[in-house]
Amino acid sequence: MNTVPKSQRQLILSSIRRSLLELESATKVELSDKLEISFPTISKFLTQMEKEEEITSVGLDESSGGRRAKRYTYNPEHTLGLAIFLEKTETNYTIFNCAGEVKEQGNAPSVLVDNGLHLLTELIEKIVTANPSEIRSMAIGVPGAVDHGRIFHIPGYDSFRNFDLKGYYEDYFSRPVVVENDMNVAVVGFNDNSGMKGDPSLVYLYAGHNGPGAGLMVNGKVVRGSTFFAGEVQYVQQYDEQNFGQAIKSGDGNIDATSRLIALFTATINPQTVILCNDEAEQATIEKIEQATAKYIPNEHLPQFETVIGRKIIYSG
Amino acid sequence: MNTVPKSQRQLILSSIRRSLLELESATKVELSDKLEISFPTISKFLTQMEKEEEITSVGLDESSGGRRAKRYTYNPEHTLGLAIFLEKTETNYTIFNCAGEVKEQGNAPSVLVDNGLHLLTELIEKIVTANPSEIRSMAIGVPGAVDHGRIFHIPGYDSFRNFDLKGYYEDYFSRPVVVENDMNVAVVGFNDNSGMKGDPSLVYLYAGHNGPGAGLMVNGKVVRGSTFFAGEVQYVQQYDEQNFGQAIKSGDGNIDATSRLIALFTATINPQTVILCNDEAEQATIEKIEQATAKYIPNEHLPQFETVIGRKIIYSG
DNA sequence: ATCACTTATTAAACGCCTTTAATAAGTGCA
DNA sequence: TGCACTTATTAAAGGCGTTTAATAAGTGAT
Repeated sequence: MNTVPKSQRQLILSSIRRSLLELESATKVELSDKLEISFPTISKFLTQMEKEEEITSVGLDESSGGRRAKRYTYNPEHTLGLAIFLEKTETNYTIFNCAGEVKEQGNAPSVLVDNGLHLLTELIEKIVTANPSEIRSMAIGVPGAVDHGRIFHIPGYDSFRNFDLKGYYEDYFSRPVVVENDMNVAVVGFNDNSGMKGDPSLVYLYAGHNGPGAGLMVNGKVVRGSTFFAGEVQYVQQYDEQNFGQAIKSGDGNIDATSRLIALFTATINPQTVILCNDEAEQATIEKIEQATAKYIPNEHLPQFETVIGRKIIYSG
Repeated sequence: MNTVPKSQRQLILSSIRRSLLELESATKVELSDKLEISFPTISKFLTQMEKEEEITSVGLDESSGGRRAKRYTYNPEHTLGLAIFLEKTETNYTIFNCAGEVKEQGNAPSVLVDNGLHLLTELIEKIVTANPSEIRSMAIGVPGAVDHGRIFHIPGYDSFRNFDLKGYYEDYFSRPVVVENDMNVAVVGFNDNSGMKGDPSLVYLYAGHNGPGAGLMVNGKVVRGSTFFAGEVQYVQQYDEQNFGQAIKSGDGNIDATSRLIALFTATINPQTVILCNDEAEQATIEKIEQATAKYIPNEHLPQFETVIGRKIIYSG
């Protein structure tokens, strides 16, 4: 429940991968120092990884007085991932490499219909087999509440309710599958993609058809909430008589309401980044929002603003 | 930076301790199953812990068809902890056992003065040596911003600024020391004390002399924020023209303002518990706040309300 | 009471990471 | 070119948790 002492091998492997991506390139000694794993162990793993072309050598370092060290870099094409967003009107998917570059993008009819599971399975199979390189992980964003890969609240789409989509597809496709609320897939994706150091906090704001929503990550972990209600920001009471949901609908209060929301996040979890995801999110609007937020919060604590068009957001296992 | 592969031994030990406290009592097999650690390893550790009187056997289980299993329980007196809150007007301290029972409580003159470090050291030494049982960990709550045990922002008390209090005392007393913002010590303490399962989210609200504050824990981890601004809830804009700080000062809006704040936390991080810490927090007021909150948020998502008088909050390493 | 069966505990063999020692590869200076 | 020195890599020995096998302790039925 608490500590998951999963295979030490996997732990070492994934920490090497992470560091190698973060550092762009590294020598064995650098990795050993950074990860506090002994040199021989790092050496053994890297040798293996090089044999499998997961990493490649990019030559020798300049000598620092002694024998020159070999420098390695991660091969971003080794691990491809697939992200799928199930939406009311259509299904979006993206294939990307672990450096976050989009390799392919497309859409298909919505699978949120009767017998939708079957449709989704067919879609994924088609994508996976059509792709020359191997797709090694997948993330599925659903418009509902998810607990450990089980969809337990998805208003309107009964055929998926209470279904362990993660377990089902991990068996079916034999590779890691993430199933999350669509907002949460988005934050996780942004984070993995951005190569930020440490375990940052970030907020992903989305103004969709069915009301606004937020995806939250705090200290590097997705926040779902005790009743999976986290991120339902429309309920935040912002004015004497209006909550965020009402204010955003009324139209002209848009900028102030959004900036109040960002101020609120700053004064509570103080994230380092806020991602605005909205088709109308042009640079001019963003700047207005930034300025408006500064009215409420001391300047030095304001988050960094990022924007994303649509949902080209990426997940890497 | 990311994964801290700290000594496996410590990891196993602390997970055994946690489980034993959480389960009240357990057999070797139960621990081995729960923690996914092999039976022989659990056995070795428990034998050692029993020899050192950290755990005690409480007899044999009923047979479930074969040989009867020995059942162990944690000895709460084995590990005593000390929590110290540095305040403007005085210094509070509490000694408690790992079951959260307070063993001793007291206060001393404030050490937030010139040469305060020296005073604090003397105070701790006195407490530690005066106590018959060994105090194995300590937590210090300071009214300022703390990063990895280093106090880097503490308005008004220059003698502590930019000082690595944690490092200093860990060297000096040779035992684990936690230094945190006072709010954060409070949440961590509440959590460790409450024996909650999993990694919960909780919010600790405190209405102190120098304005309101909140301590946040999300997914079991303290939230400090990217600029250590997390929990500065007075900046939340709650009404057309007032933020929380102003509303709470104006007096009569107290209940509505507090309930709006709790609603806001529910609609963002959705914590399972909100702890109200306020001398005036009587049962009647709490109930009014609960009712007021329900106006803003669907009932089933409301957090559990807890109250604490003063700051009798506990930390256990 | 003995036997078949279940379950707890202990003992031995193995695997894997670490620590320590040894070797190889460079550099700079006489 | 050869020697002293630095640094990278490889090899050997040790520690520790796991897996597997063996043993001990109970239970219920014949």
